Amino acid sequence: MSTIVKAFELLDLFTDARPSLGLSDVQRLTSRDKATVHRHLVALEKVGFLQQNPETRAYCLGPALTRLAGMRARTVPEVEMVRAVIDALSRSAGELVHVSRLEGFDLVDVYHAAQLTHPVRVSFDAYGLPPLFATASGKAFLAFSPSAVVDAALAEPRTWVTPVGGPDKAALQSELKAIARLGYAQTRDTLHAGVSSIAIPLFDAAQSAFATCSIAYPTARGGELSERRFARLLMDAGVQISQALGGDVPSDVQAIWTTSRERIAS
Amino acid sequence: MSTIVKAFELLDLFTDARPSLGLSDVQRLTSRDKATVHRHLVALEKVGFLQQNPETRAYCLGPALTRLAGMRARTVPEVEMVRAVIDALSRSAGELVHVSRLEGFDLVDVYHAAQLTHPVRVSFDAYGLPPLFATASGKAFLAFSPSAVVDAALAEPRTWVTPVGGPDKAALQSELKAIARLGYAQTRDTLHAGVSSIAIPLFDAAQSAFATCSIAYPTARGGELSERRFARLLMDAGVQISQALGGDVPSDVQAIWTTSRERIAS
DNA sequence: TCTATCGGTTCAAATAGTGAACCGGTGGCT
DNA sequence: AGCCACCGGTTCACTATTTGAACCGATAGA
Repeated sequence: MSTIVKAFELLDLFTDARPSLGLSDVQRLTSRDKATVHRHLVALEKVGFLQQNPETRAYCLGPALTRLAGMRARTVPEVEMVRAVIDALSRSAGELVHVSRLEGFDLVDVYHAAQLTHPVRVSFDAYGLPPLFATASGKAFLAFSPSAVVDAALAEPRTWVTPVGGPDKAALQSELKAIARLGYAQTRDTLHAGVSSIAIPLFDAAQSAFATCSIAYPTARGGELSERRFARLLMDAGVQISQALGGDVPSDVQAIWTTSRERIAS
Repeated sequence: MSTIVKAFELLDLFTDARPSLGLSDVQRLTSRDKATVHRHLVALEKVGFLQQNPETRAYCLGPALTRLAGMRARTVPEVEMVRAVIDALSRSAGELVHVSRLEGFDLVDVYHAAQLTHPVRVSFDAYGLPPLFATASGKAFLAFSPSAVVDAALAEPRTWVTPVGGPDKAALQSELKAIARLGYAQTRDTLHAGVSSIAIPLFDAAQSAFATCSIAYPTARGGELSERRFARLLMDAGVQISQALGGDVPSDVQAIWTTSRERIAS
């Protein structure tokens, strides 16, 4: 294994549970030689990935990470930020995966990836954005937004011109509550016959929902088992995608996802 | 030189000017062997510090940076974030250096470092916070804040109970304008006889002033030359300190600092 | 077709990484 | 005091990783 990988593995040891570590701590956690660990720690400090408290001699994550993350946020377009992780997700799901971001009252496509593991697949039409309440993504977004946002979306005239006729407000709100409990939203044949979709919200640095990630698939290929799998894949990747975009998932949503995944697994 | 440092240097090549680089680009910029560069790039991608666009094969800064920077922001206390850079600043200035953050209408101490290179030095009294208009830090903060904030600070009754008597609003505002042009604020013997101070604002991720950094020194040790040097040291470190705290300096302020430093140098 | 450049790979040679043993310092226990 | 365990950090012979000249296939322009 390259020394670069070995050194950077040390950075992953610094977590919420243990934000600062001494030489011996790192040595124990990695079960590598102390001299090696020390040289790596010193090198990482030299480049600013770690910093050492001169009194306690403990190390913690350093300023270069913040600096480079800022550079990335400024220079790397959103589409690049999510490409790798969405491609991987699409590959494991074998279906079309979308990342969309809210602009006004529309969820517009940021990036989408289709892995052609199936001959029949859902194709993506970039035009004619549907209203928020008509899609799994829109529902996932609203279910994890403050009520003021939901009210504003409900007040939008477009809410009420869905292709499936006029929904009623009470039904929508109870559906959103169910989604908030479940951790993800789901539609079957609602917008296009034969097309189903499962979606989760994505969160920005202020831990507000600002985008969504969804898997779209032919309803014929759905079924209990596939849908469980898709929901699970999404909730597995939710934190990673949010973080790749510079955000973070609120701990209560993380907890919902964890329990929801366990329920699915059993 | 350790391979860790060599690999890290690659990350610093990705700037606003060139956010994504191909293998050959990196090879040219580093004038290292192509095979070496390639292995480093692959290793950095493996750990998520870089990511490669599968189409163009160009590399850009990766998601692990964002993830780890978030971890740092959550787990490392502010005092740790600035400790290293402020200690260094205090060492080169040979004087007391403060970092303070705005809480309500007070600038409260986040961290301060005194390097005892002089037998006589300014000591820091943590109690009895002075009003914003009475300190170099306060003026530096206000000079780079939106006018609404300045108005609110002016409306505060405490503004008018300075130890040096009642200032007048017009004078204060013209002084703030001068500070905004100069890039830093300065006081001589205003709060305590024999104590002078020079200060700059620090900016958060939204590029708003939210804190300050100041050098305090005995007026006797001031003089044209020392004060120029202190101002220069502060403006040199301003970007670094803001970034260490997770923020960034607006480009217009960076431009002011650059020209101000050049003027001082000449 | 020829040439230059791209990203990426190979393998012997050389350099950098490794780890057991060793320091000096500190804090707790008898 | 004296002892012991653990701390962060260093040394140096040994060895495995890194290195780079040469090479590959693909692509693009002359």
